[in-house]
Parts: sequence; C-alpha cells; structure tokens
Amino acid sequence: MPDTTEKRPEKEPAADARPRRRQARGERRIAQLLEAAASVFCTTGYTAASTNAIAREAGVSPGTLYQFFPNKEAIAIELGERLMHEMRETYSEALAPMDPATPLEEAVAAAVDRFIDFNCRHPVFFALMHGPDIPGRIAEEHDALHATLVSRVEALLSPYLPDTPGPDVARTARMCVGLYKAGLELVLAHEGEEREAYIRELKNVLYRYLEPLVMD
Amino acid sequence: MPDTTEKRPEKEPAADARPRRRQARGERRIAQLLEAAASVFCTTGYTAASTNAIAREAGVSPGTLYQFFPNKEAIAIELGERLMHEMRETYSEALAPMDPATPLEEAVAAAVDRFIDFNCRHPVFFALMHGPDIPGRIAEEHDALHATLVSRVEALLSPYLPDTPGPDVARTARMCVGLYKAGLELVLAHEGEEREAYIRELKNVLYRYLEPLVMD
Amino acid sequence: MPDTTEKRPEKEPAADARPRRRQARGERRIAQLLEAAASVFCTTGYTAASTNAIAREAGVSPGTLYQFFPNKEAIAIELGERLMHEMRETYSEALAPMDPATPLEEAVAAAVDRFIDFNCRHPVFFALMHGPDIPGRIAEEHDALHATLVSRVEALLSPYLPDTPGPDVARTARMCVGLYKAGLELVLAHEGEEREAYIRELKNVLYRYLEPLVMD
Amino acid sequence: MPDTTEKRPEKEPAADARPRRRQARGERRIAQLLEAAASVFCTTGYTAASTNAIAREAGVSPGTLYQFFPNKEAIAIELGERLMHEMRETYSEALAPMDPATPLEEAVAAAVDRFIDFNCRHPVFFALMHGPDIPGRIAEEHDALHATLVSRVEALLSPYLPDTPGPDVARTARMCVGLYKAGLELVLAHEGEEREAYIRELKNVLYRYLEPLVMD
DNA sequence: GATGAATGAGGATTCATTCAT
DNA sequence: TATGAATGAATCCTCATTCAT
Repeated sequence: MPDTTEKRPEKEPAADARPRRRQARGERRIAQLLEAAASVFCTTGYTAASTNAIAREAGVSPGTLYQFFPNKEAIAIELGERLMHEMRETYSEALAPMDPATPLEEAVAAAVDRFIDFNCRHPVFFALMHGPDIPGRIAEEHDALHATLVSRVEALLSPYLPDTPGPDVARTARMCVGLYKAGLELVLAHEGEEREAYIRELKNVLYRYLEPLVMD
Repeated sequence: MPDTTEKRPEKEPAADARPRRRQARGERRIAQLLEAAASVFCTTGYTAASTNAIAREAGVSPGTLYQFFPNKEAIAIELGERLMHEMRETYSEALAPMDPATPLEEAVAAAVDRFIDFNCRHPVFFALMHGPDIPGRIAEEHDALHATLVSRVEALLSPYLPDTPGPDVARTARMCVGLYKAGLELVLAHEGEEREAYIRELKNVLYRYLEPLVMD
Repeated sequence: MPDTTEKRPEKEPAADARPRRRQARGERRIAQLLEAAASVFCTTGYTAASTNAIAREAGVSPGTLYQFFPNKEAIAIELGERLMHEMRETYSEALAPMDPATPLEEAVAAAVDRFIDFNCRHPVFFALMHGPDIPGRIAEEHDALHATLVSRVEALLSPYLPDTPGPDVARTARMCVGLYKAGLELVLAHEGEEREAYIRELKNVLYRYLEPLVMD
Repeated sequence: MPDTTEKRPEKEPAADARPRRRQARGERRIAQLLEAAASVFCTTGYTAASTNAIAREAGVSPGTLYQFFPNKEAIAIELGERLMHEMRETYSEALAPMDPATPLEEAVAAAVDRFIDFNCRHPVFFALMHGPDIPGRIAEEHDALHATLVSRVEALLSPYLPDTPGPDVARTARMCVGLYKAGLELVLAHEGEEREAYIRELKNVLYRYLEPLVMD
C-alpha cells in the first residue's frame, strides 16, 4: 500500500489486474524493508534509527526505500499497522468473549500465552510502542492500538465483573494492559526457563489482581 | 563529575581537593542546566533532545553548557546520578528494612506512596529510564539504579518470604519493580481523583501479588 | 550561459540517420511527452520540473520517457525546436515582408495579434524562454530562436526605416521583441476584456515607439 | 533580523544593549551570505541555487549559513527585503510626486536613470524577481514589491493623466513597469555605448507611450 | 566564565538516470 | 517497448561540539 504517487484507488488486493506485476518485486521489497526497519527500530529506537541504516539493513539504496515509503514516519506507521492487523487477525481470539463459565485463571493464562507468543515473535511491537520520542502520527497509531487493546480487555472482563461500574472496569482494563506490558518487558529480557518463570509470575499477577473482583 | 571517559589521568594526580570546590555560580549553573535537561528530556526523550535546546531552556549559550559537561551523555548521566542520589537520600526509608510485624499491605502502601511522590516530583526519572535509545553509558547508570532498587525491594521482601529460595525472591522483586513502573505510568497519565484511584489499584496489584507468598 | 553540465561527449558521434524514422506509436509518445513537459514546465519552470513528474503527467513510466529522450535537457530542446518550427511554419506570414504601403499601425497590429494568438495557445513558449536557470544547450536554442525573431522583425522593419543605420535597426528590433515579451506577460496574466485592453496597449506601445522612426 | 531562535522581541536596532556584540561578526556574516546568495542567484537562479553553493561562495560552512537563516527561502526573502528597502530608501525620490510642471520627458528620463542605476548595481534584483519557480513566500514578496512599484508609478502618472479613469491609469502603470523590465533586461545585457543606446531607447519607448495620454 | 559564531559530518529526502523483466 | 524498481550522488538542513573573543 505505501506508494509515492498520489492516487492509489485500490486498497483491497482483489480486482486490480494491472498494478499486479510491479508488486511482485515491490511487495517483497516492502516486506524486506519493514523487516529491516523492525530490526533497526528494535536496536536503536525510532528517533535514532536512520533511513539509511534501514536501507542498508535491507540491502538496498536509500532511493529504493523512498520508492515505497514517503518518509521515515510512514515506515513506522505501516509497520505498526501491519503488526496491529496481524494482532487482530491472529489473536482476536485471545481476547474474544469467552464462555463465562471459563475459570478466570484459565482465561488469563490463555490470553497471556497468546500475547506473549505474539510479542516474542514481534519484538518491534513493544519497541515501537514505547519510544517517548515517537512523532505525532505514530503516537496516534499507538493510541488507537492501545485503545483497542484496552476495550477488548474491558469486554473480556465485563462478564466477570457484572456489578462493577463502567469506569472502574475501564480502569482495571488499563491496569491489566499496563501490567501485561511490564511483565512482557521482563519476559523479553530473559530466556529459557527463567522466561517461563516470568510468564508464570505475570499470570499470577493478573490473576491475583482480578480474582478478588470477580463474583462467584 | 561530568566525565565521559572512565579513566582520565587527572591533571594533578595528587590532592584533587580543589576541583571539588566548584564555585557557587558554577553549582548553580549546573543545577540550572540539569533542570533544563530534565525538562527537555521529559518532552522529547533523550535522543531527540538537542544540547542547544537544553542550553536555550536553561537560558545560556551552548558554549556555557559545554563548560560544565563534556557532552550530551554526561548530562543525562549526571542527572541520573543526582536523581538516584536524592532517591537514596530521601527515600532510603521507603525501602528500609521494616519491622517484620508491619502488615504487608501497610508496607506496600507506604513504599508505593513514597515512590509515587518522588516520581511525581521528578517526572524525568521515568522518562530517562525508558528511552529504548539511550546510549550505553546511560543504560549502565540505569541498570545500576535499577539493580539497587531491585535489591532493596528484595531486602524488603526477604523477611516476608523466609522460605522462598533466593532466585525466586529476586524474580519477585524484579516483578514488583516492573509492576510499579507500569502503575507509575498510569498514575502520571492521570490527575486528581483518577490518579488516586490508580494509586490504589497499584497498591492492590502489589499487595495481592505478594500476599499469597508471605507466610503467616 | 548558466550550465550545469560542462561537457557531454555525445552518445553516438557518427551517422545518426536511422533514429529519424520513429514509428507511429513512437511519434505519438513523443508528442504526449512533450505536451506533458510543456505543462510541467509551465507550472514549475524548467529546473524544478522533474522527469518523473513529466512522465507521470504523460501517463507513462520514467523508463519510457528515457526511451525517447536521452535526458531532461533534450526534452526542453525538442520542445523548443517544435515550437520554433510551428512558429515559423504557421506564422512566417506574421513577420513576412509586407507591402511597404501597409500602414505601420496595421502591420504592428497584425503581427501582435498573430503572436499573441500563438503564445496564448502555447504558454510554454514564454515559460521556457524565461528561466534564468535553463542550462546551456537550451539557452542556445533560445538564443537561436530569439535571433531568428529579431532578424525577422528587423526585416519587417527595414522597409519602414530605409535611412536608419543597420545597428540601429537591429537595436530597435531587439527592443520590439523585448517590449513584445513584456506585453505578452501582462496579456497572459489577464483574461477577457482586460486582456484585450492589454493587447491594445501593447500595440500602442509598439506603434508609438516605431512611428517616429518611419519616414512618411 | 533572521534568527534561528524563536523569540526575537527586538526589531528596531535601537535600545538593545545586550545582543550587540554578537551582531558584530554576525551582521557581517549575514551581509556576506546575502552577497554570496545574490551572486549565486544571479548565476543559477533561485531553484538551482544550492545552500551549500551559497555557503561556499561566502567562504563559510553550511552550518554557519543556517545559523543566520532558517532555510533557503529565508535567504531570498531577506535579500528581497533588503533590496526593496534600499530601493525605497534611496529611490523614493525617483518616483516621488514631481512638480507637475516638469515635462514628461524629463520625468521619465530621471526615473529611468535612477532605476537603471539601481538595477545595475543590484543585478540580483532582476534575477530574483523573474524565476518562474520561486516558491510562494518569495512570490508574495515579489508581488508586494511589484505592487508598490506599480502604485508609485500610478501616483507619478496621475498628475499627467487627470482625465483618465482609474483602471486605465493602473493598466498604464503596469505597462510602464513591464516595459521598464523589458528594457532593463536589454540594458543589462549590453555594455558601454551600446548600453547607453538601449537606455535611450527605453526612455523613448516610455515617453512615446505616455505622451499621447497626457494633456497639454 | 560566558557568548555566539563556526564547523562539518550525518541524516532525511529527491531526482536524473539505468536496468531487469 | 513499456514498466516500475534500483541507484547514488546531491540537496537541504540539524546538531554535537569547538573556538575566538
């Protein structure tokens, strides 16, 4: 989708016969560049990442990068959008409304497992969403994603907290997301058995935090 | 103190009693500059902060800034050190070994209150410790601080967890610090009554997380 | 005189007899591209015009453009040549030696009308001939065209100024061309009745300038 | 006046004791840079002029240039403003309301002489005001200057054309300015005696154009 | 010490031009 | 031929840092 030219009337990948051929190489390049960007963002953060470094990492010239992205911000945005999309696609289930009969502990564990899995496979996600220096447009993306997350958690929580006032549920959801991020940081910082231990701790934290709130 | 290089053979290898006596004006300048830096780091993050912006914020010329700090990194390091120092000075009590008879809930609440208070008065602290792009030396500072924090929490926790193996206590301590940071972010993001609510939630989180671990 | 490229050793130094036979499609492409170039040059001027923009305006890819023109300059040159050619073809009459009995006022009016008509239909002409930044080769083209214009005006004027020395006639011709351009700019900058008024003024200027010179 | 910093509360050169010293070198640099810019603009036009080329011409580093001008456009604007200012200062007389008894021919000759003198000493003026590619802000400057010129000519003309309707006077003034520019171009393109000849012709053009309009 | 000017390497971005398909 | 991707030098501009006063 990123395109230098102004007009890009198509968005869905169907029913456009012409601009196909170009996307053969192009689409691959875009993926390549996004991957490179992910790697560089992870290492240096958004602000300190240079487009030249991204191009180099992708093994192309700076000009090529700019054939697909109008500027540095757009790379981050596209990356964020793709991650967000994949997150929604693949893990909508992780936060899908569950059978209220599901024990809370199980629900929490399942959600954490899926998210951890996602985040371990996409470490940029965390990196991108954390820079204190990310420019406006990306922050918006981030906020949108965060809001989605929070509201999903809210929806997930609601059945368990039928008597809690709305604002409190919202606050609790925000806490959960925040706690998850904190745990994620620790999980990502460790490996092997220690990582597993942190995952268990994270589940504990969330479960114990929520447990007193739910009704029996 | 501002010094990037580790070893600097010192002009006069003996009797460095003099350089200690920075003039009154000098100290004030440094404080001024660090304050400005804190403000700028908070707004833009470390990487995006320019030394010229810091100088301007401090109301001095760039040259003056470099009369007191050899480079940008040194500013952040000195800032971190001072914050850390103040933290230790003023709040050693917050994590001081307490009377083991103190109920856990109370201990947690007291610690959280003091830290929150500190962090609300020094928002840079949080900002500095979060850039994914902070260069090596600062990260070390950060890590040192973090390690201190963790070990203090560990010490605080120990009396409550006499039967827990060391590594587990360490992990728990790290979790606590991480959770605290997550809560802090939310606390700082809100004001007034909502902020208080988040503080309560944070205490809940920590207390509920730790409670099952303590022996009665 | 301004020139970006100093020396350009010419691709094929010999025997370029073949490239003359451009295919039908090719001719159409060229026309298309020149039209697009005219449009872009008008809007942004020569220097600021990008070959990519021209290709886009023409609805073709940059590669295609370079199949017909070796470089950007060549486009402007070809455009200039064609304009010049059309000018000669269609309006040689405008400056054709006239019946010396034709009153000067009438002759001036006729010439102005034809030129204005031409220039209104080809606004690039004016645009191309005005950039202070057009590179050497185009300037040469321009100069050639300008010289042609001047000498035609000179020829036109001669019958009216039989006693004036050659250099003076030349100077007068150059003045006429310059005045015409000045008027043209104003004419192009206005529309409708106001445009007509400027055309009248331009005729007045030229006529009054020349009138005292002619013998009765 | 050009200044990187946001706040520049002073505009008039009086009553500011502090920022004086800096302007010693600074003001000289600015003049130096503007001179260099003038030279480069003359040679290559605005668009093709590179800031690095200007800096090089001025014998300073690119960074220095940007210490005094926020961007390329600002250089042209400042240059334009200074020229405009000098034009107003020094030559307000050239277009000052004259004694209506002054013969038209004399008035025209005087005005032309002064303007030609000014323009010969500041060839950029012409160059700057002519690029078809100058960006918005400069065009505004240019238009402002042009409008000033036109209205001054209008004021100058009015006494001579008491019975001509306003719009016609305006149009005539615009014609005069246009004709002047056309003549100027020819004047600048020649030297010595030939230049003088063109100046005479220009005066003739204007005088003959206006003469029939004035009342006796 | 303080100031503001000076530096120059580096970063984002553009664009004429070439190349593989 | 046409296409769109690829190139890389060149541009504009920034910023950490140094220097003269």
